[in-house]
Amino acid sequence: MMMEKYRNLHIKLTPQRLAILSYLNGNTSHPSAEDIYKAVQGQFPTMSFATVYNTLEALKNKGSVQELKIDHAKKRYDPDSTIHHHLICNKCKNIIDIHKDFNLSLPDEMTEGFDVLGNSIEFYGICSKCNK
Amino acid sequence: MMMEKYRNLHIKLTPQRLAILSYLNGNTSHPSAEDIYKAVQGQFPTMSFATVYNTLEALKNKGSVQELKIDHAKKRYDPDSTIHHHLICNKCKNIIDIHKDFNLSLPDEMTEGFDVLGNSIEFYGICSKCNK
DNA sequence: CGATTTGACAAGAATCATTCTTGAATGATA
DNA sequence: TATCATTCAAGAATGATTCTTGTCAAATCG
Repeated sequence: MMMEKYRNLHIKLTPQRLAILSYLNGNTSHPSAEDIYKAVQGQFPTMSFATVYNTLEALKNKGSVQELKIDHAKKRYDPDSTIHHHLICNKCKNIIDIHKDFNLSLPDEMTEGFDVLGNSIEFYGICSKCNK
Repeated sequence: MMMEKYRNLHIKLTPQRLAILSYLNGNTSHPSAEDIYKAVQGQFPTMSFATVYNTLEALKNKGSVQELKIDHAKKRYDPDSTIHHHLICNKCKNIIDIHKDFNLSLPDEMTEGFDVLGNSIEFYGICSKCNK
């Protein structure tokens, strides 16, 4: 079931990588490398940070994980490869997904000859927890 | 003329800060701290990086400079405080401004109780130079 | 005027996420 | 089994940013 999906990545599936993949699968928490490292620590106490980064790099290249530039302090990763946007809490940096299609087109005279390939919208606000 | 504008910031205007302000004024190149440092080096060879960062911090607090999260490698700064968006070259990281108003509203059932305050759109593409 | 406080400065050390390097281990192939 | 490529762990290296310290100049106040 899930293995099928993983095999289609055409990367070598080691136990460490499977643990990372399984943590990421369906995960909407937009974890940082550290979050992932901690989550997999239980199963592989000897695993190093390098393995997390290497695996994320491999997944990025396959397009199955996206690197979010939302937080300057640390990179956040998103396993949802469908087109969507994000709503970020200014205080706690919590990120939720916005699955809505906005049809954003740019008039040619604004693009200075760029070949425009896509877009991403960040909504900012304060989440309900921080708003109390 | 310009001094008026600077004085309204209500921060102490030292020669170093004036040099930074004058470099930033009307600048649409979205410079990094290093770019700014290099640009002001000519006038103040003894200036340190800390002064650049301190000044940017002060300007950020006054809302007259925005920190862009577009580039993971280094922060980029934008002195244009009007509402606008960005078009970024995936290859050379060149950033141009998009002054266009998109009316983006989110249905309540998507916001999970967030108080939505604003948004920012990043368009991605390849600039004409990199496309040759 | 002096004295004192405030904030800015330069220099360099400290931090910390990320990347790189190395050598060992593993897996695939034939 | 021999070969070759890939992955792994461990820790060193990197580099942008932040922090610390002592110095200095401008502003305030008696």
